[in-house]
Amino acid sequence: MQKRDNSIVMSISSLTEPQRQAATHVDGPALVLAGPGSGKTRVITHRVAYLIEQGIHPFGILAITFTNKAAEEMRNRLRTLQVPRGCTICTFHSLAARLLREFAAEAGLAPNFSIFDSADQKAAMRVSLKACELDAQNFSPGAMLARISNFKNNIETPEQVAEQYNDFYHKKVVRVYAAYQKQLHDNAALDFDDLLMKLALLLRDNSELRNKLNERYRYILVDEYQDTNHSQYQIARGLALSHENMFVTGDPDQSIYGWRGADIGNILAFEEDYPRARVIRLEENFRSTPQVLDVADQLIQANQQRKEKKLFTSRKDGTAPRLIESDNEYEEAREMAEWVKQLHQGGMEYREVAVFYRVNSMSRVLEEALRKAHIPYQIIRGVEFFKRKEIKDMIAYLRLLVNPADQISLKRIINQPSRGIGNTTLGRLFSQSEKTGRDIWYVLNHVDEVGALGGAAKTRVGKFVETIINLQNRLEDSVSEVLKKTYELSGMQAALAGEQNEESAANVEEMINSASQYEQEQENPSLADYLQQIALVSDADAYDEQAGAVSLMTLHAAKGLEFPAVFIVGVEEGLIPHTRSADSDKELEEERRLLFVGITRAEEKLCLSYARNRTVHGVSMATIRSQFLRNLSGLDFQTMETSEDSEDDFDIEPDPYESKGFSPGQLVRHPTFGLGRVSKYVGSHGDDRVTVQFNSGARKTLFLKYAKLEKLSFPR
DNA sequence: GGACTCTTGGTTTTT
DNA sequence: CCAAGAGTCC
Repeated sequence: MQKRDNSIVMSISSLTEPQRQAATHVDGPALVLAGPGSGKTRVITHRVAYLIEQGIHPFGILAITFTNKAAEEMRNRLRTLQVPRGCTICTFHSLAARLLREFAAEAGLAPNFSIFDSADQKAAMRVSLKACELDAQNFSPGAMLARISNFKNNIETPEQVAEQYNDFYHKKVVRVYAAYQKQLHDNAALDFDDLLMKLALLLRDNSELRNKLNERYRYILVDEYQDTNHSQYQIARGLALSHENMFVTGDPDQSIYGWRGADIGNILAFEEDYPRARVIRLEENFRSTPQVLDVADQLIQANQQRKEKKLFTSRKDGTAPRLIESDNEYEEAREMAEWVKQLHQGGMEYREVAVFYRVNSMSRVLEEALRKAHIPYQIIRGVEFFKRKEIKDMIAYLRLLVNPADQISLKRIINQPSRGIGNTTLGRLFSQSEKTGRDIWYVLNHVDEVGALGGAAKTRVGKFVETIINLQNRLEDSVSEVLKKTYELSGMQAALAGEQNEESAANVEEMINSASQYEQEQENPSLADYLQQIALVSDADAYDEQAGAVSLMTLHAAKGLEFPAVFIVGVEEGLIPHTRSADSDKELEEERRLLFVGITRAEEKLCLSYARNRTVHGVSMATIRSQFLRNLSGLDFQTMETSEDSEDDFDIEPDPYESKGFSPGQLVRHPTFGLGRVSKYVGSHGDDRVTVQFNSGARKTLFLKYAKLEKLSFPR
């Protein structure tokens, strides 16, 4: 034990002064404003170790991380420091799921609730829209869910929303919101937002329970505090209400989740919320070369809505970051592979290189190029595996075993594999449920009472129910054992026996293997807990630093990671910043922060890249380089080949910065029709149309929304 | 009930 | 271009 104490003390003495201050802060609230690469993770780990060394019981410590991966990493680090186990380290969502199961009665929930993923949410929304007699054509399930998600993130119930708005649209939204919540309730299910909202409400309304949890978690740490939404803020606040031992770390410049309700105001107002708060700044960067840091700093300086912060490093000089221009995305991918190859020949390991992109769909071309160049790579997309049909089917069976009220899962697999229970039968079962007020599971168990059903159908349904009950009786077995039996008895195994289903079968096998790994690692493994864990996986969870491979991921997934070499593709208008974020300065600044996050992942080598043309929906379109590149000077601009588009009789420079309106006389370029002048402009609320007289003689009326019209101007 | 074809539209980003 | 959902036909 003495050895342990020494190692922690020694380890802490190796920290810089501000790091040490943060790590050894014990009582009361603290805000650590930690710039990129400032050793924040080290600080958090050391603080946990220090608290325990000071005699705090590990059970009293709760550390909330942004991803499961980050939690796992922290656990590993603590183990390395030989810190006694027992503290809770998890994400907000896992914490909420856990506490809501533990206090299900208080929360008015079934303890075996299902967690709905986005596909389940969509299915539930379709049912809800139908129940409200609204057409899914006019009220898109996706848009509805997004709207409702916003309300939930702000802890606003349908009743509260109804009080705020009185217009036609919101009246409909409120109805759908209420119907959707009823749908979730009937399924004994929660969606991602519910997990947070329900816990926040519970902490707000149940003071007895709140006190109990305040007592349990004496010390609370929240990482990436800049990306907490209102629910998460309220959960943290509620948990720390009595002791205020709230230690948060974050960087306003790295807030990139505003679109899902994250409120940068939470971190900016921390000192007001916790007046006793101690503020510690970690501004020294230990990760990147001065050149990389300079680019990052120049970029982020362009944001207006930020607190001034000085980034500095004592690291020695490295190489200048590069900017590569390619003709199209295929050439860009080749350039990327070439760059990786050269680094590798220079002695860099493949696992030290990462490629970031804005949207997942961009990975395919990059993969191809890497495969062609025989460069090993891994795609960081943890949720992908669980989206495969056969895996989703398995999950639906398992969820049904745990939670028979889960109709969405039931509908998914009652005829999967095919057992002759089609839409007609299903419809009759559900209308029986509606007619009698009995839940669907009861109806299934009493098919004889369903008059509308034929004898053959009754037998088939009866056999299905028998299978499910048979499996339910095995729930005491190990998780992997239940999975195996489910695979077998459901008929899925037989259905996937053929050669053409080899891959699907292998996926299920892999799932079963991962389940046995799960039960070895877990202290109290259970099917419900296993399902919860896989429902809450994130893309970042798939990152394996041991794999000797180049990592490909979205800029969002890159958060919290670092690599010696980073390549960012598609630094173009429409991607970075994304078209959907062009509406407001607020969104634009978040896009800039996103690029900032990407750049600051790089330790030594950084390369930004854009292509002059890119295929969108199968059509190659001319692009404009990102306006953010304007914020950067001193980049070594490497042009691969000059464009052959000689239609430029004069030197034309695309000007995306004042592209709000296309007034008559405006010079434009269209990817297929070429150069032209706007002769007429008709604005009609999002469906703006322009009539363009093209140089080719053609005269076209185009929807601004769809036509990739490029606004041109003469050089000043 | 199930397989097949046609239509539509386009999710940034993720728990 | 491609995936998902709706519609159609056996």
